[in-house]
Amino acid sequence: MDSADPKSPQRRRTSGRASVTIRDVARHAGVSVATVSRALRGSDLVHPATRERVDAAIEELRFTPSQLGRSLAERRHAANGIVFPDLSGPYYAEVVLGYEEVAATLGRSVLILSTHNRESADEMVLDLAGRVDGLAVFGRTVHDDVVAEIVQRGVPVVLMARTEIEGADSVRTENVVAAASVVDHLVTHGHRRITFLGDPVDSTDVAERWAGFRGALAQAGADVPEQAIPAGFKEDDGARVAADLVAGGLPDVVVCANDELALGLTVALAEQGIDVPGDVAVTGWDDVMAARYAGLTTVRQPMREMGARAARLLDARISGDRSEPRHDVLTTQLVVRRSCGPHP
Amino acid sequence: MDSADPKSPQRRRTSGRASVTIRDVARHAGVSVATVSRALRGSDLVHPATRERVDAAIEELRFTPSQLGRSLAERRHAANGIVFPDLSGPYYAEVVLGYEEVAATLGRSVLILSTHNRESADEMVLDLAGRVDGLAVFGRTVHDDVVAEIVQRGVPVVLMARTEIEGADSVRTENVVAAASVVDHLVTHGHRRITFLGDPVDSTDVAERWAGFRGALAQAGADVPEQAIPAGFKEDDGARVAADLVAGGLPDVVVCANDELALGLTVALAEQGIDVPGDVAVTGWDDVMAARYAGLTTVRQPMREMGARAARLLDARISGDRSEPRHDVLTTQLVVRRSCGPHP
DNA sequence: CCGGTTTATGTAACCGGTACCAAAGGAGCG
DNA sequence: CGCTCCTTTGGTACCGGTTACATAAACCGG
Repeated sequence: MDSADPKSPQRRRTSGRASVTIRDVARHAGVSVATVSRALRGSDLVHPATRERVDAAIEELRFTPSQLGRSLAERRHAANGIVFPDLSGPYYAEVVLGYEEVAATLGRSVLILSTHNRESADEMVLDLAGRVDGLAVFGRTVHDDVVAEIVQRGVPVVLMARTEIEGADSVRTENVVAAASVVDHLVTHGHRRITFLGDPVDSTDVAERWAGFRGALAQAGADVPEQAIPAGFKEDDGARVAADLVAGGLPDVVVCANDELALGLTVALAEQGIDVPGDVAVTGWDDVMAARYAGLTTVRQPMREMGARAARLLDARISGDRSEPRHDVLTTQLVVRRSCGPHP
Repeated sequence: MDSADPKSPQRRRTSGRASVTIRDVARHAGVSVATVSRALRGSDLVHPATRERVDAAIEELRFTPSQLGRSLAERRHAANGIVFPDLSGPYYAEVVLGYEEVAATLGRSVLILSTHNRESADEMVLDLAGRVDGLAVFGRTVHDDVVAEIVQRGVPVVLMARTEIEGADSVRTENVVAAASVVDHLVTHGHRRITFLGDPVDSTDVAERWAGFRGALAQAGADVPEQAIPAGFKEDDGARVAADLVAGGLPDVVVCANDELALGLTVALAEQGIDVPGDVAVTGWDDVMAARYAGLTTVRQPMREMGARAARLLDARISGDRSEPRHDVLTTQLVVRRSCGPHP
């Protein structure tokens, strides 16, 4: 009778993987798909005896509900995205860690995207935005209009270490005050000629640090340099400027936009016979692990907390608990080590 | 006439986000959904003029195809997963980086999961497996039977730094030869009493390093310790054993299972007035960034390459280019710095 | 024993795409 | 001019779940 029934669906045999569906389970347990679905979701509208039969069928057929089908029906992805310029370096891993941990606790998967410097970055981010319920974007990885586009699509966005954008949340760290505390510390210890290494155009963070740096120098009555020494974010970038720095006459201190720059610079200086902090002091920013071992004076940032905060901000927006954008600022902390010279 | 039609779908107004669908576009362009779909996918079966109308409609309605609908229909996620015990530490970030980079190039998103030590880890991994086309699992994050279950479901799996499992690919680094080269170097420089810090039970990598370590010592005719000094993978774990080590009489060298252990130990020893390498030599494993600045002798592992390799192995399995499991072993390299003592 | 609830289950219409198959229209050819 | 053949297009049945609504069964007090 089964094979005679013309309505019997001609079991399209998908080559390879069998994939058992909720309908298979329903048939096997002698109930309807609705009941199976209810049993799956733990609804209390299912008779215990029925539930048992369903569970047995699920077990027997080794059924696993398709996340895709579920997401489509529920109209939610149960996933968040996070976008970075580049995952390398000790900095970002911590942020991702904090983000992932919170997101996982909230029952959301995490999709990660590193844009490197691909020109297709915008496209990739837009694609990612279509796969998630919310998106965290770090720094200047994507153009403002792309972010705006995503926001307009209705996907909650939180920006990390980046200037605010209409409609998006943001989390960043305190930079101006931190820069001032670095400068104050240096000035107090008698340093006067202080330069800044890093490109303010590259990132909001660096721009703020540079601004804070200048402000504090002015306040302290020290020389305020006209401009920063432009550089990227890697050890190589720091190493590259060492020669110029020596040639141009060493300042008392080089305040670097991040630890990797500072570390790369220090090593390159050492290779030229310049001692840190003997001949020139150096400070960094971030307090990555290597900074501890290199004895680098730096500014500690709560990177993990930044990721965690971003995840929580997103969650609130996604679940509709909040509709007004929020902008959080995390405090930072000066960590003094030997690279800025001996304490009088 | 439109409102009179009883079949007119009562435009279920989903509260909030509007979400325009392919049917809206079709109606707006005066074509069928099939045509829109074809236009979207760049099929050459669409008349240029028609395509133009469709494109205009897409533009006007700001339509973005739903990844969910698409994935469901295509029966693929266009996403890969990667599972870690813990993302912290400088080690994993590099692996993820390599993995993400390749996956992105292959047009797949990356879902990341850190199990920490949650008891729900197995469940979380199984859930993740349902959201991806392939899964990379690092170390002993999940039980063997969970991995087997995922493999059996038909999801390609590649294991990183972990013993092989039936049906899954694997990538790992050379440990035995590397351990031998560490030992040889130490013995050549006159060290005899060499101990091993790290718990072989914790990870396949450590087990192999410990085995290679013992084998090489035996080969060299040096003392072969009965057992390793158990420890985790963090700086704290290294620091914790410092006191015992001093109390028990210092060996010539402590070979550590990873850099963080070695670095933590070194600092803790210094606090007790013990100099490295003056009083005791120390070596690590991984060659993380901090190791360079701390002058730690260690074994460099191609972590980024491991991630990249894993992504490529998965891709081959997913796209059906290969059905037989493959097991790759990456070579490592001894990096000698000052922590293992002066070179005669 | 009966009408009114309450509980348990089934039916079918979604979610938003893809792709198979049929059909319409036009071109080329005998 | 009629008849293939090819190019475009439309209709619709999927993919695998969820859930509103209808219905049937069980329960309950009067």
